[in-house]
Amino acid sequence: MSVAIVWFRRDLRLADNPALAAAQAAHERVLPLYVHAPGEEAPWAAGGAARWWLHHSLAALDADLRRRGSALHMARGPSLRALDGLIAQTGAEAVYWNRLYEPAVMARDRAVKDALRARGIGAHSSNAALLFEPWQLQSGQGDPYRVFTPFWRKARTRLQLQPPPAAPGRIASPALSASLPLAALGLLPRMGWDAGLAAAWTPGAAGAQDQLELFGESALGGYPAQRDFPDRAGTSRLSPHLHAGEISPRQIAWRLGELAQGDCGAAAGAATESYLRELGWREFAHHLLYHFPQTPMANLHAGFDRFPWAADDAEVLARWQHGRTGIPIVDAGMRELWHTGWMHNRVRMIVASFLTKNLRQHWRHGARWFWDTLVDADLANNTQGWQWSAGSGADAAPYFRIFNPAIQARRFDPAGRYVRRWLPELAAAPDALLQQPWQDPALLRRCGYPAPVVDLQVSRRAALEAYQRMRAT
DNA sequence: TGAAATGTTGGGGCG
DNA sequence: ACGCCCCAACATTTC
Repeated sequence: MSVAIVWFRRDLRLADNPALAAAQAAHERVLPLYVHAPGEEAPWAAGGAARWWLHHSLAALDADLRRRGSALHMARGPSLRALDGLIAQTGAEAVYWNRLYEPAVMARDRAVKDALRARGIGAHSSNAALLFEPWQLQSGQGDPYRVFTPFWRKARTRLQLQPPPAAPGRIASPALSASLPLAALGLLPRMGWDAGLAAAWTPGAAGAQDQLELFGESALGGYPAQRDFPDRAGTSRLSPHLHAGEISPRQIAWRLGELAQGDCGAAAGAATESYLRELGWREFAHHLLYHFPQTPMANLHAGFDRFPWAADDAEVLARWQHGRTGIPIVDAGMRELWHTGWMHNRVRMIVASFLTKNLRQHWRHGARWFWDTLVDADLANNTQGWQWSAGSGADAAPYFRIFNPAIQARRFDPAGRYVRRWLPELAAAPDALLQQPWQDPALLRRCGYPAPVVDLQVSRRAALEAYQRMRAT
């Protein structure tokens, strides 16, 4: 009986899983395996919120496998040692996995592939995570793209969707000694700070499909108009499911295409196109991380190496992290992040602009905090998002585009519902003062809400001066 | 996927 | 009736 190992990593689904399908096509039995090896991803091992997600996603995958007569075998790293041990136990002839694109993980995978092949074991990797491989699209000159619009134009013309394969009905697996229990991986927080996460999310492939259907039915049509308003259910909220690979971009794009076709209206097509474009940003982020692997730590634009950041200020950073800056829309976003492991994208841009421009703290501090607190923390997306906001990245917002949080809040949270939801101490503040409560010091005292950590006008001017200094040197 | 400063226009009040 | 001023509304430029 020919056996193969399917090495699950961040492709925690059974449908549209090319590694699983290839293994099943070529072997009679497959062993689904997860290896916990955070050290191999250093310095970007999953943060606390993402580990919580991973725990529940692994549990869901295990349950899905058990319904099909199999189970997820869990082991501790190093990955190669775990694979070797199971190859010895099962007589597996090959290992199948789906590719990842973080620099440390790619290096690890290359080493594993070389070592397996040197031992005569098959090693096969597939693309499950992206519409296009990061090396597949290049400019006319053969360079990687640095600007989103031409990248997406090329991608869009090449995009051909086919119905994604369903999950296999039954999975035959070899008998094995007992797996490490999931709890032994130590992914759950010791202190119970995860109640808010559990209330907000259902990790796992089934939860991902439910979320996709909910989005397609209730929000997709209004997506272009509603997606910027953080108090509304106007976005897909699929990002953590995508990061864990519980759903693929191909599955999403195909399903939304079906829904748009069923609707037949031009508006439905435009809404789908608008959402596809956001998937395009995800593709672009992976393209950039692949071609510029140093960007999680270093500016993509070397000119920004001379940018005069303010001195690291632990107290100011802590106030930003914990939603005590005195700027309501910023604090609301940071508290949404802390409680739910997620923040609306419009608000991510606002808090990132505030940290990197008004507070002039290095974007790496923001990226690291997001890394630890986001359930969707993804090295490609997080890196490109922060560099875009800071102005140091590819196709970035010009540095002088400094958000005024009060204006952004009035525009995108006009009724104040988002701010009142996350800042209960300001719930009773009148509409006229809610987004700039510092205009009434008595109100601040009454609500126990802090005065702004920095003056918006003064800090804006200081940021522009710092930018001028960078350009002059 | 900005905001602020500056420029332009046109209606209305007024002498 | 006319010119002048004010200023809101909108457009353009600048950072």
